[in-house]
Amino acid sequence: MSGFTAPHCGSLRAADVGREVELYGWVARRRDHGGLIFIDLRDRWGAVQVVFNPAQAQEAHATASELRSEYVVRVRGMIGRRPQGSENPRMATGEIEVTASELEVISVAKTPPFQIEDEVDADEATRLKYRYLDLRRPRMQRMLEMRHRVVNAMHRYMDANEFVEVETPMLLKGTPEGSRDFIVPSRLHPGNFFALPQSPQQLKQLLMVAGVGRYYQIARCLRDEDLRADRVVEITQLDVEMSFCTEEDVFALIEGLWVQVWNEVLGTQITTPLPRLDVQQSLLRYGTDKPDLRYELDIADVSDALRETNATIFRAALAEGGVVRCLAVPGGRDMSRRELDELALIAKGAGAKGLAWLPGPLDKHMAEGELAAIRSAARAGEDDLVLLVADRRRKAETVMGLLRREVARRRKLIREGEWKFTWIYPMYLFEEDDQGKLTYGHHPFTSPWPQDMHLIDTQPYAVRARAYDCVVNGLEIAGGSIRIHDRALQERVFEILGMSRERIHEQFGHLLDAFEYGVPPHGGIASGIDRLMMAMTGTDNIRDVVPFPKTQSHQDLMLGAPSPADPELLKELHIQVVPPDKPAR
RNA sequence: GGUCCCGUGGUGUAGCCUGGCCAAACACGCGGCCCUGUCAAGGCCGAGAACGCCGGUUCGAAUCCGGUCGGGACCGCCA
Repeated sequence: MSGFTAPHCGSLRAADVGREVELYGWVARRRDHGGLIFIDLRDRWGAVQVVFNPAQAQEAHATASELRSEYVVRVRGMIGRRPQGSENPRMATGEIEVTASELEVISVAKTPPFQIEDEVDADEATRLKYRYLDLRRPRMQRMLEMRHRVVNAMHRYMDANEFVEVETPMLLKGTPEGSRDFIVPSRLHPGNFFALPQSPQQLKQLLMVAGVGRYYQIARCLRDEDLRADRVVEITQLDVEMSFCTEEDVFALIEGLWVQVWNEVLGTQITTPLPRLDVQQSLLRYGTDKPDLRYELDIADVSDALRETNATIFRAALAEGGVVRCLAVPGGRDMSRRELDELALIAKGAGAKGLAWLPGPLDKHMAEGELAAIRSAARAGEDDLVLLVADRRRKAETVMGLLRREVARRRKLIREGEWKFTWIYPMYLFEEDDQGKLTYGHHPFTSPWPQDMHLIDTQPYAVRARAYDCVVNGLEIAGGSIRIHDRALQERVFEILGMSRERIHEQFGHLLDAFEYGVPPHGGIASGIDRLMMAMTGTDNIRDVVPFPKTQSHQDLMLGAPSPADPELLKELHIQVVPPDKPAR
């Protein structure tokens, strides 16, 4: 057996006619004519038709009649041009076929739980349980290869720009900041735990102090948070940090990376520099900080026009400090009550109290001037319907963002095939959490804009951050910042965030200490490769681009993880399990 | 922590709203037989689900109600 040197089933072409070959692969399909038997033999490179002719190879033909789907076989045969008129233009190998002289069944196969074809879409739980079969589908094979090509292009691009890949530890110190840590018990230090990395953030900053200058890593990061369609527990990111740089350097570097990756992997030219969008503008106009700009729908604020309105729901929301936002649905006057109710359900599902529309039941409570002002702000034409939401600003933005996306889908406004990149920049240093407490917008190491420093105590929310996200087609594919490199400023930011001296010292003492030994100004970015792959393959399900994904409830259906630990092991680790009151999910 | 959707043979769906005609239909797949140029091969025949699980309502439940388990979408959360 020498499958390594054997040609690939899917790579054979007309130029190979006349070659005697030995092929290895899976039986994708068998067509038994009683006399002639055809099989499509599949490997990662594609499939080729093999013909068994009883007149030419009786034994092979007899064996071929026993073949079933997904059997693994070795075939020896002669590559020939297909007879006139029997070429298959839909197959890359369709001009040729292999006339078998020898057939060996290497491995038989049970009937798989779903067909190994791109078109057959089994239930996702079944696909995940039999992921090794799911991955056998041509589309998934292409995904794996594309993922490889993306990462490979990244390595070459970063190397060409003199970045050094440095590995950072998996067993780190936990922090209460950011997302929930996955923790690992220390056997030698009972009661103490390592944390798995949420990102190598502090280590890459320390590498800058170490003088590495330009660092990158294809890093695995783990965050124990609830999942979404674009979120998994374990992500892979291109992690980058460089010294003596500004935002412009990071933008130029990453734009160059996109140019190379899109060109190499998709054959698409990207025009740079990429546009930039202030995060507040994005939240106002698109209701999200990761807008999909492949369609034009713009949200507008009509709070001021409605302060005196008789429509109670608007006046009440405004009186409580909320806002009223609106969105024109092109040609939306033809929407049925049922369709509007569905939109209202989406709004309510996101926490809105309700959804109003115009023309609609609220018209009679509003003045002519108010109606005109709304239509004008929404830039609504004759046939357009206007959706209105009144709520706290953050909630209204979220709800309008969801509605904007839903309207675009329903009205088919999304221009598929376009790549709408944008930088979200600038952002703001601090945000208000739901308790009204001040918290960081990006992370606590992000540098404020120097010219906004005078506001840091009096109007902290107005201080811009040297932070940026890169968004394409509604997916955040990278995010980073220029960091604080001054110990005093870093301590001050920690204090503004409400951290005690003791806690600062305990959590971040090593970083602050490092800043006393000569620290270069530095900044960086991280790009989530899973989301990048989503964008490039056009899927809205991140599990489609992850080889072995977990479910929304963090389970690996194939491995059956997580599972109870061996009691002996737990004892060694000094861990006692307290069963939950309710059975665990 | 919360809201919503889904769960019917191996797979995908129909039926469920308006309980009985449903021990359940269709397609693919699967098994057998026939067939020497097909490629979603074709023809004929056949097997296969008491409708996730538990409980309730009812003379009667796949269909209604409650709970539970599993999958998914979303809000919160995700520095």
